[in-house]
Amino acid sequence: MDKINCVLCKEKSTASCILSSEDLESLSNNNTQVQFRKGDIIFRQGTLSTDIKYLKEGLAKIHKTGPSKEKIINLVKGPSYIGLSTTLADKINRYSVTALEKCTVCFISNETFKNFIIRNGKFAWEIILDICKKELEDAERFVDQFQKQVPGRLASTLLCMANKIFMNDSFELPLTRAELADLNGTSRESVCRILSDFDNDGLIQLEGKKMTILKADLLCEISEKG
DNA sequence: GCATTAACCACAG
DNA sequence: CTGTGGTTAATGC
Repeated sequence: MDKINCVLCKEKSTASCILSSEDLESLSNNNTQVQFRKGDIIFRQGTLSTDIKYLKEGLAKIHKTGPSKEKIINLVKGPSYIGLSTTLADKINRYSVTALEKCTVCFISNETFKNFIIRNGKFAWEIILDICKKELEDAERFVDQFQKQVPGRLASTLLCMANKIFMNDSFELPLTRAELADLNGTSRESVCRILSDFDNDGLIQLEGKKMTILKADLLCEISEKG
């Protein structure tokens, strides 16, 4: 729990970049930075939601316990706010967020954040944009989940990991097969089978969790055709 | 009918 | 935690 200086922060959100130096000073005074290890829960479904959370660095999963099992809603890579919706719209967290690797999270006092929104239209605008982008992405994934077949969904997540999360065609899978299943709305067994199909067909190279995408174009085709 | 897709179960590393 | 095989149910020629 270091005392932090938001003025010097290099991972500021687009919204925070708009803040005046006095506001950034006030942000520094109402902000606690916490480190999480891989596997640590950053906040948990069903518990009291307190502060605004900003994932400064690291990768985390947003997940929710449904009627029968766990569902991974999405992965978030810092820098990004996490859980704005559940923090602002309810007092009780509707979902959980768990660190998939070492994560640095800023806990910002709700009151401070609210003041920025109310007093600073440009700040508020950036936050709204952020929420809108997320909602759009959610809509896409929602439709895909219902209209694409499992190989298509899996191909999409692999491409997303390569292009948006790791910026590399070669990476370490941040999820177990069971988690990949929970993310894609399928079963662990189907994930195993489809991954080994992709591997056998030379689309990817997979050894344990070491993933290399060999034919991104074909994977892309699969993800689009569904 | 016959093929495909994918879930569920079981069992073995 | 993973990989496979068998089984079963739904859906589409």
